[in-house]
Amino acid sequence: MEPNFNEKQICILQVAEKLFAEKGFDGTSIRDISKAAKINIAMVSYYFGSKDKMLEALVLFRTDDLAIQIENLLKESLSPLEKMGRLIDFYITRINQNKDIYKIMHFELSSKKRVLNFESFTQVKKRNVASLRQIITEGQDLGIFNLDVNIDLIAPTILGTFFHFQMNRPYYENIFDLHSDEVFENYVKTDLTKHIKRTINALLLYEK
Amino acid sequence: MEPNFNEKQICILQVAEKLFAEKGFDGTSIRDISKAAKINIAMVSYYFGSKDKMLEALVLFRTDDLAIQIENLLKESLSPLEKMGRLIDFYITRINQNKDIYKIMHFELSSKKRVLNFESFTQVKKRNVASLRQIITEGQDLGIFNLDVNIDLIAPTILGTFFHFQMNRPYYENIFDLHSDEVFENYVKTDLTKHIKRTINALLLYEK
DNA sequence: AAACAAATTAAACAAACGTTTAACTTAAAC
DNA sequence: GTTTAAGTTAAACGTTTGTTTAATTTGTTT
Repeated sequence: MEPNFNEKQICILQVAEKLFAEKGFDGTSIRDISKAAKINIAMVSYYFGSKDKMLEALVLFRTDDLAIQIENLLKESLSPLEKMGRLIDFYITRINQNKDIYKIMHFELSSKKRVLNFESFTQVKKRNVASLRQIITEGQDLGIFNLDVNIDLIAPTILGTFFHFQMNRPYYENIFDLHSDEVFENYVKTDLTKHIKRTINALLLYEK
Repeated sequence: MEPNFNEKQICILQVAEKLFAEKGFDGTSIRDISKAAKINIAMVSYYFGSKDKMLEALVLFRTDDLAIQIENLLKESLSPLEKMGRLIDFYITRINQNKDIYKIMHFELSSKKRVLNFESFTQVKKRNVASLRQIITEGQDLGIFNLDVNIDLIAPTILGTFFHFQMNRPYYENIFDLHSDEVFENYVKTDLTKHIKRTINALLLYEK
């Protein structure tokens, strides 16, 4: 199951990824993709077998470099609080770079249309939660972090806040006056990231 | 712009809503809908004009009762903290009941495929944020709540956490052993709601 | 009972869909 | 230079798509 794609295949996958994220898998035709990628319609079937298999190839292709190496964070000599801050930065940066495939996979995950194999994606998530758990229990053992925390629900809060912001982009563009890609991106990197960090910090540090 | 649908139209919209949420708008054909609703394929065009216009009708139909009357909450003689708890309960209950249309609208909002009019939806959100702001500033004036809070980003945290959990249902079913609709629903109402409340409370109360 | 509009139907429509074919071009191997 | 395989193409394939048609049924009004 080692994805070994050539340049042309990768080019097609990148074009498809962009279109799937913009218009959805069912909203994007092979003709749309071949037009955008400047290839013949037959090339998709030639390289991937079918449109469905191309989606599988795309998921496989992206999941491979989605594995966040937050294991390295654990080894560094930082306080648990500092580690959490770095982890959130890392999470947001990584997901911000890969938001197209995340959007596609979120749709497919909750869709009853196709059955995709998300086993490797699940494994990545479990590994990340394990690292997160290690950081938090470390902080709890030191008496710094609150004991009354549902660790498995912290990732949904971080990622959920981020994605909800992205999905409602037109609304937030409006109320925050973020009328260009650059300004919007900048708001995510500064204010939104700050809000998420503040939220997670408060959750871990606040004693009722 | 008053949506005045008869019983048959409402029945069709409800069936369409379920299918759109399950398989997406483009992944659902008029024949799928007419089969599930036990009507003739021509009835969709007859009642709504087209498939696209049916989606518009659905959005209009649902947005109308999406307006959360949290204004009433403001009047009650509760502490700001109690109001926030009630507001989160209210939010989650309401969105849990309407998660199908929310899922559809979230997809359409971030989709470049169709241009839908979300003006009334935007207005509802703005009204809700205004009420939220009133509660929080009340708490801030009383010296209870933290001043360093981005109020516009609180809703994304509440809703984002909820939706991320719903979108990744297969994953959380797995790690929390929620292998039935009832058990899953129950986890949302208890543990997930508790986590969200705890998070928002900490954010509002924690002083660094 | 006749007349009328509204509701419902099966059938047909053109357009778009994913996929396959068979011919052609390119590039490497011998 | 011939052979062979891989890459690329335009055209056609059979389905499925959203929509329209024209005929029929239903229910209400006169």
